[in-house]
Amino acid sequence: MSTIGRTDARITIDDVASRAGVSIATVSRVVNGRYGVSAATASRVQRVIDEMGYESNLVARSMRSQETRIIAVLVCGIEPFSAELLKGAADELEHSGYSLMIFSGGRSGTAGWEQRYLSQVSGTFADGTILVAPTVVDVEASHPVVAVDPHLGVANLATVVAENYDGARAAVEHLVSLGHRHIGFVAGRADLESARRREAGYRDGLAAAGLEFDPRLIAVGEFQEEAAANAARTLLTLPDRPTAIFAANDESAIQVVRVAAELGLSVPEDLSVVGFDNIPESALVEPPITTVDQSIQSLGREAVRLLLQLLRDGEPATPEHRTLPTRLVVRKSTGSPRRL
Amino acid sequence: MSTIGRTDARITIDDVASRAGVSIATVSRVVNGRYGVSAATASRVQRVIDEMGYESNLVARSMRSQETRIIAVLVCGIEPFSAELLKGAADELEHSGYSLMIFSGGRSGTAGWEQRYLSQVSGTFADGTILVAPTVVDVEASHPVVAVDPHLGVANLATVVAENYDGARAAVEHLVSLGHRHIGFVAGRADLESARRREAGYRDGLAAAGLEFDPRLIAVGEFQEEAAANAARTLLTLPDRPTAIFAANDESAIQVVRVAAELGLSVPEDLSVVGFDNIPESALVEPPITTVDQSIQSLGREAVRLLLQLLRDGEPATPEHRTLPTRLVVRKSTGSPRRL
DNA sequence: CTTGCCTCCGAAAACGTTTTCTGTCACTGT
DNA sequence: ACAGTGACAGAAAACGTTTTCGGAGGCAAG
Repeated sequence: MSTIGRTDARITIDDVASRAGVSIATVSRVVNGRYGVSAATASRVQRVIDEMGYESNLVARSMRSQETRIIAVLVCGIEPFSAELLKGAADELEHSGYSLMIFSGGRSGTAGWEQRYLSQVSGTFADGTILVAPTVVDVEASHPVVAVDPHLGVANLATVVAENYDGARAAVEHLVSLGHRHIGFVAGRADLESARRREAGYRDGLAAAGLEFDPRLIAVGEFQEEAAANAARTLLTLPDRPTAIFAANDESAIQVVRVAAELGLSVPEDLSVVGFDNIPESALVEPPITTVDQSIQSLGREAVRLLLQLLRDGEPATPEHRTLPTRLVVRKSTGSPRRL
Repeated sequence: MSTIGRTDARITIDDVASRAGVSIATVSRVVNGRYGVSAATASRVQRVIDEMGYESNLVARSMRSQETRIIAVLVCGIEPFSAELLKGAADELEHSGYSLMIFSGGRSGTAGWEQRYLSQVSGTFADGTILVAPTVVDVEASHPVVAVDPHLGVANLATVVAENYDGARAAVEHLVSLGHRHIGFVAGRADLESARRREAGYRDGLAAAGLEFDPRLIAVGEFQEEAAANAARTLLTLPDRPTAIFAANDESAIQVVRVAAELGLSVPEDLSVVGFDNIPESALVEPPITTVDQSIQSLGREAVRLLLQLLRDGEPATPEHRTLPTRLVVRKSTGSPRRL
């Protein structure tokens, strides 16, 4: 038989103190393992604590100590990217004594929700914040903040980013080495630095291969399903359609493959597709997608590591920017173009 | 140029009060829109608040009001199932004034981590808790708790579950109607009610079709990748291997397909596979998997709805159990057996 | 026996709110 | 002119901790 249930009145330090015949100061010292309590008293108090099942009130403790041991993560919504990131963050936080609090802005949220959350939460309910793919550039907080995949122009904030430029170049070089000369690009959210860097990598990759940049071969997918599908349709219905498409993230790449199928094109025979991110889904779809791995979980872990460091050592005058390597993962969605 | 930065000293209600030349009581009334403040004073105080960028300290507020407006979600790890559930929960919570706090037990956690978290957090840092697929049966908390996909034998706790039995029967009936007579089962975690119900549905589905239950056709996959793969291997290397396998969740079904491919069996020609859950991945893999949809997001939403109701109206004497319907989703992983 | 130190422990302040209680003042009705 | 009323605002208590400060007592050294 299950004994699941509810114990109603919460026991406070006063209850323990009076039952043990000591002052609350002593109880507090026992709870926190402070010195200044004799062994005899300590064990007696401890026994009472165990008997009564006392747990100290974290809110009261936070109020006094001015820290909550909570890390807030602000994400726009729980999609594959942020889910992976959360996983990494949660893993890294496992035995740190900190807990994770997730604020999901929701797509309905007007731009700037981050700032509203932050000014409420910072210095109040969380000791630090991890900001994922923010939609604003002006952020003010009264506690340490780390931005993952930051907004363009963010300068005065610690950041964790992947080597977006190198990754994009590797993707293009891969396509070029397969013989592609006509390579399209589904761009990402124009306001994110990562998207810009990937586009720069695409352009420079073309240039390095001696290929001319054709503005008609670039379409904006916004990192979103619908917009990406439209972008794919635009590119694939061009009179001289590209033989390969590099999509700025995997979700877009998946849409490209889907639209290609709709149009009767098979991948990789008629069209090669490369994505970016290496979200788990990219390996599961058919065909598995060649992509640039940025180890999203590592981003999450690194963000946590950096934030904990800031909490421990204080914030330096100039914020730290960390960059994580990327790596091309070749799967089945790329091959040589049919007609050279 | 970005103006991201840090404002250091946090402004308290005292700062506002002294600057506005009123008492802190008046400031508090203005902040919370209480009556008893003249329009003139109110607007003057409000101006000072805006000027100074004052935000009330949530910890202090919680301490006084005895509520934090935080909902804790205890998950074992962030895998596809819990990610979907979180998504639903976050959506439902969007405009409720509550925030989501996620505690990830981590696989390393010893059994019973839920209880440790709960006794710490309940009545202290969260107003209510959603417990996802708990590993223990004895839970005690000083605030409302809703269990999703509860442990076997949980009686005295509000729960939200899917129609696991009906779903499993539908899956088996689907296979039977395709002509399968030799149907294997990859079972789930033995300690979860959902897993038991699915197994019961499997057995009764067989019986209803007049098929004999063969204990060799059942192998335990534990809802985990590795164990599921082993279970699949066991079943598929039987002398008279089953022509169809029903897996107790999609992650297991994906492993079954993978192992089948390893063994040179093609799905659905040589083997039909049905999963359970309808996680996003199940539609992406090749072939897309026929599965029983339990709308995990709905489970999350329903859990939040139930919890908010408990918070609002108080807890009834006998806890409420809610059941959500399931629905068979036929995709490409099932077909008629090759040889009848 | 006094002085001084050390150990153990309790009183009380502090953290930043919300809310109750009380008081002041102006205004109304007689 | 005076009691009664209502609107407004401040003082203070309360929420449950942690920590500083100081006091009491024991013991060693002078």
